[in-house]
Amino acid sequence: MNIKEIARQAQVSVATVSRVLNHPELVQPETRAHILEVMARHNYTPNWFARRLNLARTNTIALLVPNIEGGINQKVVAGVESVATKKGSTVLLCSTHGRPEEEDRLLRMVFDRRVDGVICSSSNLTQARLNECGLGSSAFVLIGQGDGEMTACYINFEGIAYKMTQHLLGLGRRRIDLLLDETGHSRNDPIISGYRRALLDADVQQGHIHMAAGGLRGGYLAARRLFATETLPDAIFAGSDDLAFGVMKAARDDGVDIPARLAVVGFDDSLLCDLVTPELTSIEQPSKRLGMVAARLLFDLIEDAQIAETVPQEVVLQPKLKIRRSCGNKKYIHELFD
Amino acid sequence: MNIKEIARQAQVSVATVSRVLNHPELVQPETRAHILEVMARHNYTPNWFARRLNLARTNTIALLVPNIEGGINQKVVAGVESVATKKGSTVLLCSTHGRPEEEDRLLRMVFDRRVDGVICSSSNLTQARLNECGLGSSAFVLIGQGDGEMTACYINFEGIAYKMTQHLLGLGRRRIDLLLDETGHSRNDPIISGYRRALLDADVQQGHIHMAAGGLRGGYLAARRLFATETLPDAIFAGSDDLAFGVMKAARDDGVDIPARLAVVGFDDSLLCDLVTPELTSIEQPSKRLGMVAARLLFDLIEDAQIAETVPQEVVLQPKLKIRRSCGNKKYIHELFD
DNA sequence: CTGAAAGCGCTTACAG
DNA sequence: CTGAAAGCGCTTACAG
Repeated sequence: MNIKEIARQAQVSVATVSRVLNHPELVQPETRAHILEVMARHNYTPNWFARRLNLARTNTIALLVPNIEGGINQKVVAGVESVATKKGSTVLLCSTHGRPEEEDRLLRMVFDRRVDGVICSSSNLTQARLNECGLGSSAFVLIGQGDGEMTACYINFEGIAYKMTQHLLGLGRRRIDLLLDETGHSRNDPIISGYRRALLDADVQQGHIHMAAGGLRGGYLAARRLFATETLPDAIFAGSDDLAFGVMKAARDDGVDIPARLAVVGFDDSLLCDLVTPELTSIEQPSKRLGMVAARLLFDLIEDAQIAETVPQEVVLQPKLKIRRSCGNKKYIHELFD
Repeated sequence: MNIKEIARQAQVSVATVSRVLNHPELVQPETRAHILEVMARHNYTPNWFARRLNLARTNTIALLVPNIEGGINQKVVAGVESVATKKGSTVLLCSTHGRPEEEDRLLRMVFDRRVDGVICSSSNLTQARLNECGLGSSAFVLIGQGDGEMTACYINFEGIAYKMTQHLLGLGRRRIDLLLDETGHSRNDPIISGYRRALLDADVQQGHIHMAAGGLRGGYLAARRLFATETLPDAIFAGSDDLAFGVMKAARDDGVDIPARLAVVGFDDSLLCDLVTPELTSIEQPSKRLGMVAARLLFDLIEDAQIAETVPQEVVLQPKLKIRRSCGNKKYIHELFD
C-alpha cells in the first residue's frame, strides 16, 4: 500500500494525502478525516525511506560503546535510551570493542545512515579523526575526555581518586598501593594521577602500582602474588569493585585481616559492596546520568545547530565516596538495611 | 556530494557509477578503478535512504527488550549484537519496559522503518498481536515462550527448577521454600511449576512460596520476616542470586547457620556466587547464547523466507546447576580459584 | 484549500 | 560494457 493508492481510493491527489501526514492544518477537516479513514482502513504507514529522502531528520541517533556487556556501559545505554525515547528518537546501538578501526568503520556507517547525531564512548577519539570519517559537521557528543575540540562529558575520576586516597590517608594509612585492571580501562590514567597528587600533597611516599587481569580472578591472583612477595601495604585502592572483591578473597585465604591489617577499597559501588564482609568502601559513579547528560547535549546540538558554532562544551560529573568498613573507617556512616 | 556529481566528474553516466556500487563485475576494470578513485577523492558515500528505496534489505534488525538495565537482557543484547555484526547488520535497540502498549508502539515503529527482522523479548506476545501491528508476515523471533505460532527461543526454567529442587531433596532437605521476585519476572511461573513437580514426584509436602521486592534488599527483608514469624524451612530456593544474597545477609544477622541449618540457592550464577561465604549454589543461564540463537533464527528467516512457511520453530536452551556450598553439598565440586 | 509537476538520490531493466 | 530513461514513494514550491 502506497500513497498513490491511498490517493486514488480517497479520490484526492497524492499531494493532499502527503499534506495530511505533514501539515494536517493545511487541509480541510472533512477531506482530512476522510483520508485518515482510508489510511486506517488499509493500515497504511508511509515508507520511511521515501520520507527521509525528502526530510531532514531521521529521528535516530547512534550510540557507540566499547562493549555492551560492561556493567557501566549498560547504565550509560539506559540513560541515553531514556532521553532519546522522550525525544521521539530511537537508538542505533553499536559495539566498538574499543578498537579504533572498528570505531571508524561504525562512525562512517552511522553517518551513512544519516542519523541525527552520534554519541560515542571512546578514549582516543579526536576531532581530526571525526573529520576523516565525514562526521566533522554532524551533531556529536563524546563520552570521555576529548581533545577539547568536541562536546564531551565524562566522570571526574581524577578528583575522586584524589579524595579516596586522601580518605585513606586520613584514616592513618601510609603506604597505599594501587591495583588496576590492565585491560586499559580509560579510567586508569586519571586514577593514577589523582592518587599521586593526593600523596604528593600530603607529602607521603608514593606506593606501588600493580596491574592485574580484569575481574574477581585477576584481583585474587594479583593480591596473592603481592602477599607472597612484598611487604604488605597499609591499603589497596582497587580500580574496580571486582578487583577489590578478589583482593578480599585472597586476604581471607592468606589470613590477612581486613581492615585491621589491610584496608581495601573499590571503585564501582556495585550492589554487592554491602553484602561482603567487611562491607566494601567504594565509589559511586553517576553512570546512568552520564548517558542522560550525553543525550541531552546531543539533542541540544541537533535542535539548535547554533550551539555547535560556539566553543565546545564539556560536562564533568562528580562521583561520590561510599564509605563502609573495608577501609578501616570506625564511624557508622552508611548502612543499606535499616 | 551525490551520484550525479560523481558521474559528471568521472565523465560517465550515473548508471555506471551505480553499477560499481552494486555490481562491480559488470563494469570494465579501468572505468571501475577510475570511478572508485573519484569517489574516494570526494569521500563519497551513497545516500542510504535513496538506496533503500530501491533495495529490499536494510541491513538492520530491531531488538526489543523489557529493559536494558537488567543484567540478563544485557547479555542477550550482546549475543544478538555479535551475530548481527557478523551478518553485516546493525541493531536498533528499544526498551519496552514490559508494557504491552509500548511493545505495540515500538513494533509498529520498527516495522515502519522496514527493518529486515525483529527480535522481541516478551512474556505476553501472540501471533495475533503481531498481525495487528502489521508484522504478520515479517521475519520475527520471540525470546520467551510464545503461543506456539511463532518462531521462539527460551531458557528451560521449569526443567532446571525441577532439577534444583531434586538436588536439595537429595541432600536431605525436606521443607523447601521458594522465594520469588514479585516484579513479575516471567520466569516465576515455570520455576513454581518445576519446583512443585519435583516435590510431587518425590512425594514430599509442598513448601511455602514467598514473594519479595526485587534485589538484595527485598531478599533480606523477606528472609528476616520469615525467620521471625515462621518455623525455619530446611532450604530456601531463591528466584535470583540477589534475593539469595539478601537471605544470606539476613541469616548472618539472625544467627542462622548456612548451610547447616538452612540451605540457600540462587538463580543467575552471578560472578559473586564464588565470593560470598559460603559460596552460593546457583543456576547458570546461557543468556548470551540465547541472544545468539535468537539472532541466528532471525537471519535464517530473513535469508530464506521459505522457512517461515513451515511450522514455527522453538529452540529451548538448558541452564546448568552450579553446585557450591550454600546448599549443604559436601563433595568438592566447583571452585573458581585453583 | 487543492492539484500537477518537479525533485530527493538512487537502481535496474532495456537498448545499444 | 555503457547510457538514456523510467521508477522507487514520498514532499513541497508553484499555480490556481
